[in-house]
Amino acid sequence: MKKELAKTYDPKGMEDRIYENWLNKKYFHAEVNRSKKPFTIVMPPPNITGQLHMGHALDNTLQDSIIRFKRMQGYEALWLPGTDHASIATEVKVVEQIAKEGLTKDMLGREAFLERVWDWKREYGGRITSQLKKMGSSCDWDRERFTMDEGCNEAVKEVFVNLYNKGLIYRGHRIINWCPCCKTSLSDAEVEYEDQAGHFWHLRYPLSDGSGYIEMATTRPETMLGDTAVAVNPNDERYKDYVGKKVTLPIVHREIPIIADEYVEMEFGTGVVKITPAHDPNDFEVGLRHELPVINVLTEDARITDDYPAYAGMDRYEARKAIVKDLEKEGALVKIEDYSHNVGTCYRCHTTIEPRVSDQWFVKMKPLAGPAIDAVKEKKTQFVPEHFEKTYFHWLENIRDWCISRQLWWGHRIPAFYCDDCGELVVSKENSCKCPKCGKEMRQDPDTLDTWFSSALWPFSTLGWPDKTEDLDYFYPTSTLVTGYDIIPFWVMRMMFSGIEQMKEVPFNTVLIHGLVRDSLGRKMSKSLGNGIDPLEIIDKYGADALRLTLITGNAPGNDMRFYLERVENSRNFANKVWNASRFIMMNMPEDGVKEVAESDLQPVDKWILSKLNTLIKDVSSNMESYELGIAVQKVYDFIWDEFCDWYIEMVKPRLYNTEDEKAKNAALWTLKTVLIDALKLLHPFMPFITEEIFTTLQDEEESIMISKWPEFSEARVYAEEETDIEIIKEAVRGIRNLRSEKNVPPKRQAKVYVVSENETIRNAFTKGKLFFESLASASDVYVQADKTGIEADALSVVIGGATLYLPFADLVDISAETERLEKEQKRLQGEIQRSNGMLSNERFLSKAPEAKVTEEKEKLKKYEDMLKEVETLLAQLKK
RNA sequence: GGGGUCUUAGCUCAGCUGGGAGAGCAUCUGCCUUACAAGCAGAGGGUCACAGGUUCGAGCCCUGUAGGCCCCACCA
Repeated sequence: MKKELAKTYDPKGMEDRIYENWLNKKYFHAEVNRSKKPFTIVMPPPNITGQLHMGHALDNTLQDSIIRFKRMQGYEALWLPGTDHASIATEVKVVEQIAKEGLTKDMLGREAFLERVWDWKREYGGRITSQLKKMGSSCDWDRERFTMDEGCNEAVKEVFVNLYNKGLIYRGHRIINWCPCCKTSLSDAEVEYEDQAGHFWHLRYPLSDGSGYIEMATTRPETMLGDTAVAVNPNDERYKDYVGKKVTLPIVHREIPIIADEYVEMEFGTGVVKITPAHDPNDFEVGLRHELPVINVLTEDARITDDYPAYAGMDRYEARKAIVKDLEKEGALVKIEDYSHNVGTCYRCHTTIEPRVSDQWFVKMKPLAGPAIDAVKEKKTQFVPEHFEKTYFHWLENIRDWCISRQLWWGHRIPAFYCDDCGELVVSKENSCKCPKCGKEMRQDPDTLDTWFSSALWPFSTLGWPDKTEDLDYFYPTSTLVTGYDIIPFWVMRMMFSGIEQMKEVPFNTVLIHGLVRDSLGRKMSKSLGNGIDPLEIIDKYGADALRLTLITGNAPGNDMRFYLERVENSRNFANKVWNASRFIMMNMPEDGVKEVAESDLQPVDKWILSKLNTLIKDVSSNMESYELGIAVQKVYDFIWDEFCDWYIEMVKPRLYNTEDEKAKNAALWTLKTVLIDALKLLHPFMPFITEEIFTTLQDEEESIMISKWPEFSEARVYAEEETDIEIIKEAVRGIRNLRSEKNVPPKRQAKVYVVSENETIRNAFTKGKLFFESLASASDVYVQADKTGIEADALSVVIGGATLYLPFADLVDISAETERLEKEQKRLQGEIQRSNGMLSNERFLSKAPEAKVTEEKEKLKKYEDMLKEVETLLAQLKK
């Protein structure tokens, strides 16, 4: 039974129906299969708090296109999906939610609060994955994971204990980045720096011996409460005599020493720095060197502590005003300058970071970074584009220890236990622990781990590690990681050293980096700007295929792109084109289908398009292999629209409408169907839905395109001669259309066309292609001959390589216009000949350029010389 | 301060290992030709930022200059 496509392309409904079917058929599922090679992608797990945005859409389209390509190529293709618990983001969401009920975390208590978070996760955590399904993502949903599921939990504990036992995780009392809003520590990577307008307060502290003052500047006057020294550079002649003396801190009237430290830049400001070890990372270091006391003046939400009753409870900015006022009163304020400086902010809430001294857990990075650097240097893992390895190296080479503890409840609890009696510390995978020294029940560390600690294990924790599973053995290391360049320091780097440390093997062979999707003005899409475009709305209006095509087209790895509605429209138009071409082919299919053809049944045009397709298959496959998806899709697009639709289909129409030659018609139909099927396959990774719909309709079988075989290049389908011949005919058609357009010949007005060529091969090509040439050139009749016998003297002429075409339009001939046209052509050809001659008379070109290049140039020269001769003959006749 | 990256048609961008500059959109001219007006046929439009260098040959490789963007960095 012949099936048909709907009259108009309408992705709505179709896409969901097809996706359902794929799910039911389990096409996305991958299993260990030793007879096939594995190809694995682990999805960067989106946050459970997330909503699908264009970044996800791009990231997942790339992954899906790659995995579909590999699946069709015959790999056991696994795309493993999952979500991330996103500790800070999720905790903030739930805190907001309970706040509406008038509750706080502390009121609920840890247990009850976590219950609420799990409730939230159950309700909203799946939202993002259902949105990914709308994109057509062919993930193995049977394997969907969550960074806080049981398996990931095990992996996290295992790694923590391993690293601790090796001395690579330690607990330290250090200065860390603290977000006073989220009330937790942050890693260095989680701090974003931004330029802020501020002030420079010039202060002077009186020398305790009453001999004068020492002046310095600060951007944070309120921290002076915690000053424990004033520092100058040891080489600074100006202050040589001051070192060792004491100053009396204004307001608090504490005596602090003047010390000398290399850290102080002589040239900057007054060359004097106040040292506040508790509230500045550099000062903290200076403090360590000089054994200075650390005086903390701020609470965890950045308010002044009760130790300073005058300011207690004020937040840091309020306190700043009050303290500046009091400094002024004491005569300690010299002046205030405007000053712009870099301020660290929390990457989640953008509150200004407050450096804070506290007990935290750290990962010692140096020993882990080395092997991770080497692995990329040795190309065990390759970045695409390659230059992103520099970003990667830069981070790893300058890395500091990673602060992994967070003062949050939602996350992996740190597997460390303390004995409150004897102070013993035990790190263990067990859920509870008795003190090995005094036998008491130990108290587990209340903190949780940085979210990225569990994401770092994603490539192997999702495959069953720490158990030695078959999956792990087969699918690890994974093949390709697809992610944005902004995630390199957070995630890529950490997966690298974690994989190497735990698995003794890199987690992935290739890292494909993509850029950001920006709005049409080039701005980052963001909630605050309100310039985000919702992928779901685009899908609703244009279909997922159009969205996907838009995201792949015209984009190179690592580059940002701008998102325009016009581009989506163009993608949708292309889908429409494919749809209609397919519909046309099906409309012409006989009830009993197409019969197989012998090669001898094929006409030159058939061989031409088959040969073009063959080349396309080769090119696209190779572009896909090297992650040039934008180039691959452009080639498929051009082939389908230009070669196949605009040329081939038009060329075979006369054969299809001519019912007399059944054999010729069948050959055309066979070719149409064959080329369409392969073209659909090449397009399928990018536009899965429409290709599936057409394929299954065309095939009259239940089989799906997504598990069909990727086309392969075939030597048997290289038809060089037919390609050359048809290109000449195309040139002739273009020449005639050009002429007609230039002369404003009405489309309805047909004319005889004479093709004159001394070359028999060319004459044969035209004779064989007469039927379609006639229709494409709007000719009433075509005469192919070796000379000008019988051609009207006043015919218009077109010179192409190897032939001259004559169109008798007596009434349109205007001798001077005609002369002008031919002279223009003459000039163009003379230019070409000059260029060609220049090259060919260059001795060094002849001796150094590849032979093929020289031959090619010689052939071109010959062709242009012939054409010029012909044009000049025509000109001579005109002038007579 | 260090590093990266970009500068190609009016706009947004491709251009894979160096071998006669491309697409989409926009503009102009014809066409409702029974697959498609979400279309067809044609046209115009580029000293590939600038200056050197390597090469038979450079949009592509090297050096420098200018401008834009991004990342990193403890000048208080």
